[in-house]
Amino acid sequence: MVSMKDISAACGVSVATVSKALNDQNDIGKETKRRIRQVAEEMGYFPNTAAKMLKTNRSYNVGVLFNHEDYSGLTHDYYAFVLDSLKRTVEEKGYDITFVNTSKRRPGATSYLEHCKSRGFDGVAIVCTDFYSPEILQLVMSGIPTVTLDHLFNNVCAVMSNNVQGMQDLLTYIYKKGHRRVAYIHGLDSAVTQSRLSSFYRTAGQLGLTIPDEYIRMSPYRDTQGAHRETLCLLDLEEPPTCILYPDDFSAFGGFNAIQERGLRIPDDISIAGYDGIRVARHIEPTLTTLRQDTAELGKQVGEKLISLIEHPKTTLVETIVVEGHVFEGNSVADIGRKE
Amino acid sequence: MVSMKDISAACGVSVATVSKALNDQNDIGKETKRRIRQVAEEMGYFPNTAAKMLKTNRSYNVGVLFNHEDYSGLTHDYYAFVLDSLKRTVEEKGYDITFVNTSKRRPGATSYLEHCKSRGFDGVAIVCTDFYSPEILQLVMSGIPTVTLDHLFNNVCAVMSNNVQGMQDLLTYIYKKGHRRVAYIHGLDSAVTQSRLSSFYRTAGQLGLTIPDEYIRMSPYRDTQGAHRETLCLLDLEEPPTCILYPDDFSAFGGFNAIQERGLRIPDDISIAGYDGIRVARHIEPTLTTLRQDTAELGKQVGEKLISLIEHPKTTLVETIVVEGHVFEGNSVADIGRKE
DNA sequence: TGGAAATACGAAAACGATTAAGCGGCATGC
DNA sequence: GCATGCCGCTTAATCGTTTTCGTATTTCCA
Repeated sequence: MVSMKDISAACGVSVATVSKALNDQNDIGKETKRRIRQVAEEMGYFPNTAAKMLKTNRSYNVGVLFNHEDYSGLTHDYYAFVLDSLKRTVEEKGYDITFVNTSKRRPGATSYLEHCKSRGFDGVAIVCTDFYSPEILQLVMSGIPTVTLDHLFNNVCAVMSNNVQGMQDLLTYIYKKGHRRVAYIHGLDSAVTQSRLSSFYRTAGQLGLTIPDEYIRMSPYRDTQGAHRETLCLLDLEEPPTCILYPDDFSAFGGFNAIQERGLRIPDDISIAGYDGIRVARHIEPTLTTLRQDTAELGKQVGEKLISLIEHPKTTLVETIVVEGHVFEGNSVADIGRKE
Repeated sequence: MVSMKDISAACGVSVATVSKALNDQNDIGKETKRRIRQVAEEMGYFPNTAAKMLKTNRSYNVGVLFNHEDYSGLTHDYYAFVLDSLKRTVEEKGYDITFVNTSKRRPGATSYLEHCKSRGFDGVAIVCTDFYSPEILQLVMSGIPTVTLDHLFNNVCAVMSNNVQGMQDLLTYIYKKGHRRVAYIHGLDSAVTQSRLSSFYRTAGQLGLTIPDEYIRMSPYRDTQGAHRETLCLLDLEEPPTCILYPDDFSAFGGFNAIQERGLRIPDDISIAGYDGIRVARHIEPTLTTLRQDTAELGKQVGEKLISLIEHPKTTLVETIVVEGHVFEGNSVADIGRKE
């Protein structure tokens, strides 16, 4: 690897001069600068990141925390799309992305924080993890620029998909289609689940819907089996709902199957709606009506906020950025044309 | 950040001794080593990766090339699952994963190779990219340990899903279900496509199937529109096939829709099969018969081979590792009980 | 007991960059 | 004529490690 020393030798100047030339400083002669840069180019020079890092304490590298002991982040459409967008965003600004090593089995395993400091990440995006772990708390409290996705900490920047508005829009849409008996199979307890659930209740109240307790059920996210089971329970009620909301699109497929097994048709006999807007939901008939979260925007916001925190720590607001989703109108919710 | 210097001061020894103690060298007293390690622990010491890298030329960091200008890597089920497995594999061995920055718009954009050298990656996994680009060639020729997925270069380690065997198994399975008129909508030209297509023809020959030219059609991978269109063409033939193979599961959904539009039922009226075995295909009815690729194994093999190349460059074989898939029997291929 | 070998540690030079400080030389101002 | 300032460059220190080599002390064996 050709270093600055090689260039300095080739040009007959000191390495300091080479450094300045390549960093485009201006206490250096124009002609000298030009010559040095040209020679550097010819010799195929590129900087040694490690050396630069050591000296400057900047890595132009951001960590991404994607824990998948329990959460299969990378293979989860929502997170994968957010990560994809995040990657594009930071790469365009000259940063690289490294995963924070979450394996506890690796040699010399340490905490997330130590790993981040050891690697010298300029910042870290906490995207998919157990936010209640003490390790995460330690990390966000450490002073390293940090942005979380879909979770709020005190004094930490966060990007959130607007679950309150999302659920409100979705339920309102369904209401406008004439549905009055709406069931909601919600996911396991989490901040996200709570937002959606309370928004569901509040919106229902505003719309004047009464939601019997047995219409509210629970099934883990992305668990088609569970959704299948709960759907059957709902269908077996004396007065079954005319529309079922699922924790996510994936679960909706489980409901889909259960409904088909009973010989019912979607949306003629019963309507369903998902949440997330994963790609495949738009590609199978009946296309799934769902609340499509704006993953591209979410990833972009996380990236931009993080880099802003890194580059302008003083002037960057510690805030929560809310990203709106929108109802994707598929064919899975019937218009049961209720005349008011 | 507490450094070795701090520890050496606290212990009254030299930094050299501290370094040796922490690296578990043995030209050092047992008691001294113990004491130093304890103090290091107490002071919350962790190594500065940049300094270590600079000195040792080892980063314990591998690059992953995931180009998504044209290929939507991260959001592609197949690649996402492989990456997930790769990540687990290398993390357990103490390596981190950094994406090779593929943005051409970033400040001071350079070639993949320069980026890799600059970052000091110990090796790089080339997972999802245009293998015909000169940049990739430059990278694999550079001498940096490299493993490719689903592409063969001379003298470069590769991990391949067995497309030949896979297609053979899938077609044979379909044949055994009694199908004699099988159409294949294949993907755009690539090494993978060619393997599958030639295996399709060869297997058909061995089984004594005659495949009319109009049964072979083309549609880009993961393009439901294209698959939809080509499916309609096939259905409109005078003698339509009894089973259609798609480039991938996603495309199969496009076919699925086209078939439903025509009022036909799967698998009663016509059978379909996908390729890949993405998760959702197992969760909607009719479940899709497909060739499920072993993404967990693929990722693991890429990771293990890469680390082996890094740690034992002399004794690691430059070879192609072939990973078998297997037919997933869904409900989308009818048994049309042909009596032989 | 003497000398060689083994042991335990330290000094110092790297690795490749950045950057503050310094230093001639020349032009400028009074 | 002399202080001053600027320009263009060099010197040298530094970031936190690793590693070679040297040396002092201890151990061992004849």
